[in-house]
Amino acid sequence: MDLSCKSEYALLALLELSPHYASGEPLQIRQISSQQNIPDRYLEQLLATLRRAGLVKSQRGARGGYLLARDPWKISLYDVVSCIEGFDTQADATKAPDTSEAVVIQDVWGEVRQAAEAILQKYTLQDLVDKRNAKQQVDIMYYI
Amino acid sequence: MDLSCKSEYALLALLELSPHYASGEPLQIRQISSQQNIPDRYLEQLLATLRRAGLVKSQRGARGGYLLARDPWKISLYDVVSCIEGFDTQADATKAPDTSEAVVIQDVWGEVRQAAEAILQKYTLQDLVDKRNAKQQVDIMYYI
DNA sequence: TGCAAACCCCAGTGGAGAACCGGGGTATAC
DNA sequence: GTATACCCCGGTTCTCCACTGGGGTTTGCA
Repeated sequence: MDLSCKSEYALLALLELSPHYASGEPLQIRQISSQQNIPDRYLEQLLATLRRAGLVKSQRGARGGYLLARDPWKISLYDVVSCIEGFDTQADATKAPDTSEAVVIQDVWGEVRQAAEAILQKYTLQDLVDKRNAKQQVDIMYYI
Repeated sequence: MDLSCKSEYALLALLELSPHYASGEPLQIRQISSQQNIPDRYLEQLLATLRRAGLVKSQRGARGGYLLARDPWKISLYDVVSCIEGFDTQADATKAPDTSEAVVIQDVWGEVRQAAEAILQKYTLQDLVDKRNAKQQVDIMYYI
């Protein structure tokens, strides 16, 4: 029932990378971590996971960094969360799955899971960037 | 993103109690735990939580036990899960909630949470009992 | 009245995972 | 060739879950 802090960090990092996709200029871990104040050594691990999942690409050496592997509107939140949380393997380790009552409950659990996944699948990174921009627009109007 | 084993145990226990609500005869922990093979000392704690939440009533002393506090169709799965999981207090301890990106992500998290709660709210204990009976009916038909 | 059957409360344990931190290695631009 | 980045591996602390145990108290019944 909880979407962990881990997934949030990963999404924040990818949102940071999204505007830089067009230019092709990589962003360093330190820039992302200081911008969103995420512990940098921790962020490094998350980016490694995202890289292995094929969501970002890395460039080593001086003036290296990370950049999105594909367009921000081709990456859904489900792509991100599932690879970070690692719940694609149907690893539901429930203890008493043999009674008929347990099966009925598992069905409901599955329904909840599916609903959550559907929501995560309908949003892309670009959607979140747009939403953020819209919110900031509102803030400016209030400011004026 | 996970509905814990704890909630499943609690639901199993309440499903066990549901058919006995009409007669008013209490059911002992040992009976429930052996039926659904749940560790009995653990189940005891869960039933205590359910009692404090007003979902079950207990009867102490010899020939005591537990029984539902109200009709099985007046108890939703949300009632059960929320009191066991304790997520009514909006205790979302997220670390970086200040940037505008973080707010947008929190919105999505909230949307997922709401969807999950909606599903849990639409099912009652009685619904699950009926579903289980329907499944067993199918099993019998296959058997014949 | 005694006693056993049940619930009641509180406390601790083992394991798993989350959120970090650190040490060294390796590739690359300048 | 050197500084700057990523890369890999391991350890640490903390929290929570699932579970266990040791006492109590209440109650039905012989």
